[in-house]
Amino acid sequence: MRPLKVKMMQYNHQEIEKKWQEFWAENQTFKASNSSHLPKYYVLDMFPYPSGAGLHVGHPLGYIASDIYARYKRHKGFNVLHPQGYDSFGLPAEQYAIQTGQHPAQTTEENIKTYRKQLDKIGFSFDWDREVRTSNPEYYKWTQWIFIQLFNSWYNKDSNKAEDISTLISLFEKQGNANINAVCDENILPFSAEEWHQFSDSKKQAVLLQYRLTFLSDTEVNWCPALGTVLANDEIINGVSERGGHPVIRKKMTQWSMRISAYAQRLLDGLSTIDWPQPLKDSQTNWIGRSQGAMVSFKVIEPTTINHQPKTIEVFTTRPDTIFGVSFMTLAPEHELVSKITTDEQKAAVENYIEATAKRSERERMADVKTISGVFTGAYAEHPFTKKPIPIWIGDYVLAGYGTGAVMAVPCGDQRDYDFAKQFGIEIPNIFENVDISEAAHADKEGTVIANSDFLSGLSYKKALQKAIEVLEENGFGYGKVNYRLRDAVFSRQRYWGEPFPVYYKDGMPQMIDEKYLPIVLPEVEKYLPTEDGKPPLGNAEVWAWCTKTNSIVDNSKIDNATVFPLELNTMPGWAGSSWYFNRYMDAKNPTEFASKEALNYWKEVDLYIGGSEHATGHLLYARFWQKFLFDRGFVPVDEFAKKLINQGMILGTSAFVYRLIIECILDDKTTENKEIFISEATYKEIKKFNELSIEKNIDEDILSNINSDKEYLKDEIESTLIEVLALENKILEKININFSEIQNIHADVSLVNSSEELDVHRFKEWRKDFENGIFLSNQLGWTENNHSYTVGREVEKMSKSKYNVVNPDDIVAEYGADALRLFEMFLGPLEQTKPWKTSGISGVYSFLKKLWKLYFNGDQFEVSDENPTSEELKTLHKTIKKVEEDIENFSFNTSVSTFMIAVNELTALQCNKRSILEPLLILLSPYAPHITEELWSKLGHTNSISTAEFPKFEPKYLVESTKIYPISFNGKMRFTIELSLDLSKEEIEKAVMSNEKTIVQLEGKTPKNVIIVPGKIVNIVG
RNA sequence: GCUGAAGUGGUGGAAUUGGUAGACACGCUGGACUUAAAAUCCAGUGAGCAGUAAUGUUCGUGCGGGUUCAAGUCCCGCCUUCAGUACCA
Repeated sequence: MRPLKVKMMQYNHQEIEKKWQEFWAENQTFKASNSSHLPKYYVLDMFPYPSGAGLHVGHPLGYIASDIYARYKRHKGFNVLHPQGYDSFGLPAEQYAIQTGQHPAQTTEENIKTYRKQLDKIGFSFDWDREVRTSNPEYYKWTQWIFIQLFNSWYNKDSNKAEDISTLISLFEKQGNANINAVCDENILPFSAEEWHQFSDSKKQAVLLQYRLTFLSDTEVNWCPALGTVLANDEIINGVSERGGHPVIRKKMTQWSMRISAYAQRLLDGLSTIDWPQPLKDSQTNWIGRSQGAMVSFKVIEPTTINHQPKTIEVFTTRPDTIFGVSFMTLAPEHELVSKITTDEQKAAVENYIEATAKRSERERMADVKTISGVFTGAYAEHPFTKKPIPIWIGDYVLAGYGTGAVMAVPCGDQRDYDFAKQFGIEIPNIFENVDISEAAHADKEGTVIANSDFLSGLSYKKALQKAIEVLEENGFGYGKVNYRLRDAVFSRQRYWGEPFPVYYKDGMPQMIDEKYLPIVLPEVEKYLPTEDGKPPLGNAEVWAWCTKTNSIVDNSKIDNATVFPLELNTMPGWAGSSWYFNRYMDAKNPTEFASKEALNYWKEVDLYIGGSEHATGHLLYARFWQKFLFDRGFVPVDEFAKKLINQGMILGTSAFVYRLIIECILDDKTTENKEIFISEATYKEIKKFNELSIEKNIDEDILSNINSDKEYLKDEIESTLIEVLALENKILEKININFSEIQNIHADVSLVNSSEELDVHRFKEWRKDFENGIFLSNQLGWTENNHSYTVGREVEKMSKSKYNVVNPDDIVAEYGADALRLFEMFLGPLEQTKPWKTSGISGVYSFLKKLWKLYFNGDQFEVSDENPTSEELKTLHKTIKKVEEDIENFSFNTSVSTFMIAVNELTALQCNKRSILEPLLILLSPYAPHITEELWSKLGHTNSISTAEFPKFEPKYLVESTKIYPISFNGKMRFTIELSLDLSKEEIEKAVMSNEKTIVQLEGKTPKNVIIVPGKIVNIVG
């Protein structure tokens, strides 16, 4: 047996952390109660997806910050809700299932176990009793339930909120739809009350679907025929699928959508009521994209020969003041009127163009801004005021999905219209006073005066805008309108691993399954791929039909479309489950409601939400939308779910590099052999410089000859090393050839590098067998086998497996402990900032913990004294209390770690071992380093967890100073300091300073022009 | 292009209202302990110049201006990096 020489009372993080983690679990220390006389505080982390790769040190950053805050709030007397769970539906598990056949539920379960193990090691104060998983039927039952509520709701613009669909039906019954102010589909045909009564059931359903907050619609999607699925924009690269490189086309498909556009204005307005980061608010504002302008109708001029129905083109414009500058119109190629108005002569050209654009993905179309393309339809529209004919073009710079998919082109005022007009030789009338438009369009609004515009001439932008809308409305040519960029959100996915819809189809119309039969549980399938005829994976399920008699899921063979109907084959998208989970945590196990009224009214909303900024326009917008909907319908008490939000920054990896040159060696027997030489970063940079300079032309003769001599020197050094190396193999080197331009940098695993940036060459060669015969040269070009060390190069990059820079928190916890990890993650820098990880820095916080530990010991003996503290000890304690409290309130966790270090350094210097100092110090530190503080707390004789202790109270009296060390500046430059009493008046200070001999020396006999004195701060003598 | 954030020693960063720039760490250098290494402890550490030294002095917070007794901090104009977004009519 190995003799144990570990002293009993050394800081043993492994033992301590295990002990307290078990203690917290057994005693349910962090269980939150739904009824308490204490004020509530709800701290939440953004929902993690349990990926197979597990956590790296970047992931827990936000969790540590929120945990510190949660623990702090407990010390401050709050009843804290700090839950955690998993957004466990998702693509990776499904992809894995497709590859291996393993059920996604199984991989998800395994991944969650790994995640939980990793999280537990870091000592978080989560209330695990409230854990939720989106893929758990007990949970998604309520996701389905919310979907049904959305289906059964419409948006009443008069009351400005969502209402039950029954209120809409009763309006239809009384008055038809003519005067209903609702958010609904476009192109709804008007009907009267009598007509409504005469509609068939399915006709009524079809009409209602146009008003429901979740509805079926034909939406353009990116369809990949080879993969049999719809792809998201980010899964397509250069028009082909990211996976496999298959072509992607745009195709109309019937999909569930969410009428989020109904909430556009309220989502915008709500931003001013919540404390979220400005950049995040800005990107939501941007995404919602409110613009104010007018709708204008243009009549299509019909060829006289054919008796067509009159057609109009509706356009949205933010510049109705420029209406007299319109010289053409452009429709999106997908615009429904295109086929109806195109003349026979232009038909072929138009069809070709449409086909060509359909092949391009939307993303590609948007990325390619430079190419101007379009085709004339042959048709003309009539200008509402001048009655002049305006040519109608189609062009792919007009997007079908925004506004009406058509624009009135004003080339003098819009650069895209200008470019289009130039390209196709369309006239560019100038409607601005004294503005030159021969080179570019004039888009400025301020200070512009309209000209050549009939009743608008001579008006400023603002006045013209108002007047234009007025006249449009008077004549019935248009009306003022607010438009939003925000589009309704597609809610269907052709995937297996997601929430099934509680929907079956009767006569092609969707029917909701009654709430009492939820959840509709995901069926088993043989294969997780789409079916051969292109149906989503659920099309493979054999038992996936709804029996309206038994109200249960039955075998597909029983489908008769009389009592047994097919169920929906799509599943819900990833954001469904995460749009309301924060409410479920309030009452996570409730089987009869998504959360009880009592729980919802007690916890109300999240007080602090921490997560990444990548969710700015996805999750965080959808969740706000659902919350507002649930609020409208009276299911939740507040309409914003998170009061305060903080985006934590990303932690980047510090990659390590080795630099390889391949040298051709010619031996004395004329055979050649290639040797791999690894040179240091310094040499690599030099060679890079050679390479860059040699590309440059007109290079200075001197520099060139310098480079050449440097190259020769390097070559000689390498050659002499190679002679030695080859001699060991009994070979004689005659000559070497080096191609400097073929130098390569290669990632080395960061775990093979020590804190002095030296590579463990031996282990590196074991790790990369292909470099086994590589020769490593040090900075001085010496050979590493001769006791030289090899220094790696460093670069900051995203953490990723392929860059070998991933650091696993488990390894850090094993070596330094969770407390050190927590402190170090906070110590790295401001929470919101992106910052690089470098493991070597952790030794600083680790030795801090050891120093802290030592304060409580005399040798091996735990020993604190009950003596009264000195004023200096009290000063250290109280300035620490003040700073740490301020820092936590400001989420400035990095600076409080420094504060702790300063406190421990000072107390060590004072040899302080007073209980009255050391006990409160532990409470201050416990949110950051909960394990070591629990251990010392219990050694101090406490039997309760430190997490319940009251936060120490700051007493300003201990910080009162009687003197100040004044910095004395001359012309703003600090020269020396003088210690003076703080009681002195300005005059007394001036007297003391001016009579000081150092001042006299500085002044060299001159009389100062001015002496600035700020008592308690500074003295500045101006000469 | 637009929007946002940020540029401070060799490195991460600190300086909360304009008032001693570089706290606290990492790294590095030197020393103590050790057979040795690790660990630990002590001292030094922005750059330049002068001096054996104590010390003195100049420069210094991306660049150029400005306001002020005093600017990392405020104002004007640029540059660079990162992130998000992208023909939005």
